[in-house]
Amino acid sequence: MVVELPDPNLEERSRRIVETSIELAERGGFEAVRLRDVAAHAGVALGTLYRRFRSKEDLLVAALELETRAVAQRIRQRPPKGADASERVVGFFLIATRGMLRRPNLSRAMLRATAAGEPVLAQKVEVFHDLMLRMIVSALRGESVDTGAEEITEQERLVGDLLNRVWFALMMSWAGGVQSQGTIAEQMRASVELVLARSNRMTIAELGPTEATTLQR
Amino acid sequence: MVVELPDPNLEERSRRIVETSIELAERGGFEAVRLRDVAAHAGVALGTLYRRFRSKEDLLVAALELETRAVAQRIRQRPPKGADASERVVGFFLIATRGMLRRPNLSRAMLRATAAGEPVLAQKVEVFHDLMLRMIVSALRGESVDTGAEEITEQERLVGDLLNRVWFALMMSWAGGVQSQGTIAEQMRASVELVLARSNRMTIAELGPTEATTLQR
DNA sequence: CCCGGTGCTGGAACGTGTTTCAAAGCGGCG
DNA sequence: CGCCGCTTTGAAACACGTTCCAGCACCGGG
Repeated sequence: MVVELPDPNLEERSRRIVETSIELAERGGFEAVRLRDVAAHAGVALGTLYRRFRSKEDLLVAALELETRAVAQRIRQRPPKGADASERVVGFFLIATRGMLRRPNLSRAMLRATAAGEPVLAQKVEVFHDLMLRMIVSALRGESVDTGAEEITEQERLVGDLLNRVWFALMMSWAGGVQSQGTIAEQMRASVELVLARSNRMTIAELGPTEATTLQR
Repeated sequence: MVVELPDPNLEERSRRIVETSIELAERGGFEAVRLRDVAAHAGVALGTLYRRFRSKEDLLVAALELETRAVAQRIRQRPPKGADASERVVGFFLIATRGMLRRPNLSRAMLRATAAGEPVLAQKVEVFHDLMLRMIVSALRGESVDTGAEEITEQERLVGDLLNRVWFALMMSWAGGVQSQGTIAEQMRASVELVLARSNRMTIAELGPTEATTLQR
């Protein structure tokens, strides 16, 4: 056994465990992520794996977060182009969808993991949704992703959240083989245009940063 | 009609199995549905259970369909009231949400089962989504539920599907403890108003039964 | 240099979903 | 009645997620 540092080692191990899971999931989906195998391939004992991750689902949600951060990174460097918000948001979802469909087994496994329903896990899933929301909002604005997390308008949150949820549910359907890439793109485009046609008329221009109480009452 | 049973016990047994699962899930959630227990309580052997249901998830999706049909029945008898489409649809989602939250353990278990990602199962999940869509559309129209399944407009399908997905994703978040009944209601109302404010202006009046190609390009 | 604490290891053990199978019912048909 | 094809049964076996534990390695502090 190589002797290493306690703290860097910690992160290093966790990362290796998650990456191993990703590889296995990529190859054979949810069932192929056998925790004994993950531990073996990552070079740790089963107990160590369980010290860092509460369950198989926890592990795969961690993978989801990792992958999503990677996507965010790419988006930051090359944001979706488009003349108006609608085009940019549609563009973003196209990228996100392609990203998922590129490794279907992995994506299916991660999606499935989000449904475990355990509170601690759900919070981590929420991190993923937050990341998505932030990317959607910046596509809406046409800005880069980094800018202010808390400055999101009520309107932006409403529209972004809605689209985020629609997309997520579409992915869930896709995971079962119901939706194809084509129908996903179609439905996202229709949804975006439906939702933005309305808010375009009032966001920023009419409502601006004021509360969108009209829509909330 | 003459009672020509393809197998009298067949239906009877399946029903009893599903109902047992519902009881167990209601009491203790997904994990509490131990298939040996289900079989025992339903008075059948494990093998029989597996002859009818491919997996635990299959069983719970069957429960979901059963419960949804029950809701549809109640909705049919007492449809959500409201002056305009928006009010009625919001009313419908309130009912649906209350129905889920009334038995949280069961609902969580059924939701989790929908995420298994196996194609055969996903098809059955789609039946649930269809039922929901049909109820949403009839709330939109202000009609009773039964009327024509295939006569759904492109516009209706778009809006109904979108809201259906939003609600489903909200339920998924709720299952993890993230959303409360209050925030769910709030978000559904906001979503409905956002989406209907637009389509109100063009549905039926402008677009009618013609294809909504404008939104599909 | 030794000590106590902390995390890791290897491996066993447990519970439950799923599969498998021989033996036993059961309904119809010659 | 007796055979046939069907399902059901009971029970065992298997796989894998999860838990547990005893021994070990390494750390920093006396």
